[in-house]
Amino acid sequence: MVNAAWVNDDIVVLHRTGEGGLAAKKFPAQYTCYLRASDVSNEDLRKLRDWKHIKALKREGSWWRLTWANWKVLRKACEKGGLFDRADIPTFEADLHPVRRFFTDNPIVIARPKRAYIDLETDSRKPIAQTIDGRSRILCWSIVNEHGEKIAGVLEEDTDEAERELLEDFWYELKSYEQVIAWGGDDFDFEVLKRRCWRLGMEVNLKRWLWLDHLTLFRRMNMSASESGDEKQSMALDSVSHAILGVGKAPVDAALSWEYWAAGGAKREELVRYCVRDTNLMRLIEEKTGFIDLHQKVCEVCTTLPDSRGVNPTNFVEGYLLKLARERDVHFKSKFSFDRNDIDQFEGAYVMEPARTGLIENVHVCDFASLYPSIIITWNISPETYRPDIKLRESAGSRPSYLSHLPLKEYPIPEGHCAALNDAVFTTEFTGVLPEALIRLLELRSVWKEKKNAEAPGTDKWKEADRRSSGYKIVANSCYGVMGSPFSRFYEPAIAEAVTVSGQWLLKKTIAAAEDRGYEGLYGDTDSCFIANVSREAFSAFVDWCNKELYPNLLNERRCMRNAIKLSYEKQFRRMIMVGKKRYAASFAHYEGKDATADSKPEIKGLEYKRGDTLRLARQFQHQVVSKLLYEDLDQEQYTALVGQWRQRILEHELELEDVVMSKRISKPLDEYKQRLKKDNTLSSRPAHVELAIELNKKGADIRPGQRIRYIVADASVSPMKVISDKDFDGNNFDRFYMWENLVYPPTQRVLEAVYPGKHWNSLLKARPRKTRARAPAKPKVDLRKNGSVLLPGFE
DNA sequence: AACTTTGGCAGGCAGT
DNA sequence: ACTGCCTGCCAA
Repeated sequence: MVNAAWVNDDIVVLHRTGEGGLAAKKFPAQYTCYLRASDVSNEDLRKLRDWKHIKALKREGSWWRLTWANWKVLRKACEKGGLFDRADIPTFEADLHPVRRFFTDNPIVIARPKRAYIDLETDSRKPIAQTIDGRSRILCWSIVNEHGEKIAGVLEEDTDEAERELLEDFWYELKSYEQVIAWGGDDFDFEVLKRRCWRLGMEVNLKRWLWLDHLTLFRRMNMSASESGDEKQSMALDSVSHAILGVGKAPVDAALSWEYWAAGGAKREELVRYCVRDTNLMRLIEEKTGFIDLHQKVCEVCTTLPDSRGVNPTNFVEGYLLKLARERDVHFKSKFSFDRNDIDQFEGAYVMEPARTGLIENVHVCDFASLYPSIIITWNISPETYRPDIKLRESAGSRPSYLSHLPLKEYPIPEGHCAALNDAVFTTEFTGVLPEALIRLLELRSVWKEKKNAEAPGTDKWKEADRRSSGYKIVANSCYGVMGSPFSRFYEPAIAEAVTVSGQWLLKKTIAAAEDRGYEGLYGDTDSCFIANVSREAFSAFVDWCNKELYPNLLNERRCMRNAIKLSYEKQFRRMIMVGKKRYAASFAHYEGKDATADSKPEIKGLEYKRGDTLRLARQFQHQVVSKLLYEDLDQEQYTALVGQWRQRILEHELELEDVVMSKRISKPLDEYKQRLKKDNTLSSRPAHVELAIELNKKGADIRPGQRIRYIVADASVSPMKVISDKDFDGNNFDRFYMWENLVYPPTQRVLEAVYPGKHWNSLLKARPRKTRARAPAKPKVDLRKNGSVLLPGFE
């Protein structure tokens, strides 16, 4: 099956014919809910059978399956305050979308769709918001397929008739494809197409295609892949293709598309070439990253349509679990919406305070393989195995206050059950749907990982196996998060917490066991232990012992039905700089047994170097110092001198735009940023980038959530500080003192202070001259433009 | 229009 | 110089 849609009480399925063509088939949509058989009396059943809104009532295992006449009555009867709610009979899966219902009930195999990458150019004379609303003409379109075949159309003249013709050609060409991919398509191209056709009175069945936003997918998949903050500056297609493909900037400014089109002739052709080139970039990015292929595998595993919605974990995890649950006679509670009051925060992972900071030699790291999935399997954690009625200790509120000094009574774990470390109890009499799902996923993952390893790297078979094994892993790792999400039908904070708190316990026990042996427990975060003062052989033996002795014994205490917990010896750092929780840098001695080579890159976590919201100069400075600390043996004076050079560079030398610009994202609609009332009855100012965004918005820019604001701090000696747009940079209108004191030096200062403790480093911080009055910015002593290359020793 | 989680650090604003 | 709060972004 390629696609399916709910149309007028039918599920219309598009599927491949034997010859590779496409055919449509209709099935009646099922408006269905389940009731637990034990919840309904014979009397209830009789009434339901006679009710005209119910078309069928069928016994399925321990459930009654009700099929309703239409979607509306189903909802009305099952929603909060509806018939069943009032009768106190819980309904199950009543809210399920008919397409998901169809996928769950039938043996569906999701096929790989034929892909079309598309891009549009629109009339640039109107603001973008109006264009998205369909008020600008589409000037040209282009389609590129997976094989690199390109086709484009361009508007003949500035009339509705011409545009209709242009779009008719587009839809005609698109008929050869099943999936449409555009960079930022959800926010722009798809919306524009829909509205433009609607305005021009064209009837197009948009449900015929799978619409996939490449940007959304890329952002999700690339989260863990990017190295430095440099790569996080922008998600525009040009920036991403630059980072991934090394392709430079486009020669045509999209803001001038109208001028290009209106000029006609060669200019107009240039616009079309630009459009095609951009479209092709997506194909090349996919060739390099394979993210769309990976998404396809996730969707195939989960019986989810490979469109933008399919990217969401709640969606694909639901697809996988519902199908498996139905096989196993399990159904899930209806969930129409959620109440804000029903959201319970739950405890997360354990992060150990580093035992010491600074330079540390020979640190060994072990981590738990797929920790949360293995905990779910080990404790049999699932909505239907959870026994909230079984308590392991007396609750504090249940006894009179004069007894409150006595310890609370504890009860043993009952036979046939196990207990997570938040004392949530789960039955062990049968395997839960969630553990079963994870067992299968992890098994398939390892099967495909082995197949991958049997192939020559880089070949098609290798790639295919690699995608599959990654796909299974993604689905497995998403399950925990989905249990903890109020948007999901599996939301159950107590269960999510059973997972995290049990993880805390395992991690703490592991570090304690290492310390018992005289090793140094240095640091740990969620599923990893950093251990020093131990040899490679001893550490390897320790990991084996944990797996053979420690965990089986611990899990026995909690009465777990099986043991899926596995610790692995991941790597050894030759030298690491520990700065604080979630902040460190390290050079490798070996990784999974493979020795590091001269060109092995350091591992850097959490430091400003990794962040996209720091100054480029700050990243460069920090990276240089961190590299020297890890790979060279300078003394403290040499670092002091280096700091002095950077200080001078920031305070006195010519700096270019990219050295002084900051970039932060707008995360929500601008009017939702909080402003509190100050004591003088005026409103407090918002963060600098928000204030600037609001200002730009007033001037006609269209700033929306997700967009990055580039700004320069012009004067931080006043509060709130004065910022300007990067467009207004003139080479001198920025605050050097602020840059050094607040943005460039502190990140490196913290690293140096960790390695060489003491007050020494602070003496290089202060830079701003004492306040006289409106201070003139320092003049550069040396003009880099005239002198050319690097002037001072120590720069790289 | 939809939405995987918690833990953690750092900077700016406003107040003491 | 300190705190609380808001915000952004990263680790896991």
